[in-house]
Amino acid sequence: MMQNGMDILHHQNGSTNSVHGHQNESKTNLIVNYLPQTMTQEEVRSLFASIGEVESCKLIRDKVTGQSLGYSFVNYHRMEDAEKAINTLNGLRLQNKTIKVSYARPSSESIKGANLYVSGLPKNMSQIELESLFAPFGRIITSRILCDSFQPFVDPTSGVADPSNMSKGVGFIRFDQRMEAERAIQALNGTIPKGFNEPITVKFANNPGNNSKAIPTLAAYLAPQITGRFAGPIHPTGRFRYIPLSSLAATTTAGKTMLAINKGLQRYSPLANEIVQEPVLPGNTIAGTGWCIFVYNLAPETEENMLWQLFGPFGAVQSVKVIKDLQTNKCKGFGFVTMTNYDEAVIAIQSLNGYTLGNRILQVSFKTNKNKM
DNA sequence: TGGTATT
Repeated sequence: MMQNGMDILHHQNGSTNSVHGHQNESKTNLIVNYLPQTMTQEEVRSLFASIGEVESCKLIRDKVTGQSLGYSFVNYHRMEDAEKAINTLNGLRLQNKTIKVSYARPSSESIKGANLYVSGLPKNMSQIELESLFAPFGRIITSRILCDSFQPFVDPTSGVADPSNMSKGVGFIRFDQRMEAERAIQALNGTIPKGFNEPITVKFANNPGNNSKAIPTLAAYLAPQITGRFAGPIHPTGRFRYIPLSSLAATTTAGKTMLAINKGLQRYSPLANEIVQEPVLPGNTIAGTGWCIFVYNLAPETEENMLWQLFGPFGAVQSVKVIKDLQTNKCKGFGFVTMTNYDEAVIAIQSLNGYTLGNRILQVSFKTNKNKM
């Protein structure tokens, strides 16, 4: 593929710059952002190979779970292919995403940790206005305003937000350099920008993949809640921000709120206006003792120590079992935990059902007896 | 406090 004349370089002073080296990687190396979660490295490579010969392709994955982080590097042999890839593939819609293709910045420590979390923004603030506020402090790589809306799109050129977009008053700004981000924090955190009514908070964003939802956090948070009764809504103490209240699986039926933890174990009592316990035969137990809990949506690499860690804080755990494929020795996506005490099992189910582990939302319930239900 | 912008 050396037939277009571009490969014959003329050096003015007889220097020996290699045509084959990596000295111009900044013009051949691309970063591809907003890839669909399910897209594999080979699929990315195939897509970009349609433009020209790819020297390397690396999809970035979570170190622990192996899940795609949604971005990739693609290095071409030739600068013109990289440029063509930007021109033809940037903005391409794949599944539910619009990919972004741009030159990768040379890697360095100074560009890491440059993402800021901003809260207290006026609800009508556009993305353009947000960038204007931060632009004095450096080169903005990306910005985002979080919305409640189902339709997250805000035209980035006009800055016009769809009226159906309900800003949460929270945004992110990624600078090119960490120092720029630090300057913005110094200048803006706690201040009331011109035209604002409230002070804004500016701080470094949580960096992704750092296990901010780690198990010890969950355990430390929930252990004091084990009281033998329904725990009810659990309020953050400030140090821990994350608890899946959705795990309570509240549903509204005919105007009445029910906790759908396990049909047959509780029913709604109109008189007491609360969930009442009903005695249940231990048909979901192993060997007639303890309460068997079904845990679904576990990652393939899940080991049994994970289940011990997850359920241990809630009380006495008799046994755990991760169901594995015999061929691959990988978890088939579910497992079982047997707990001694009913009340502790209920709270474990309440607390862990809906809990996000890695990128997966766990489904936790009492094991059902398929013969009966 | 998103969905994942530095291998």
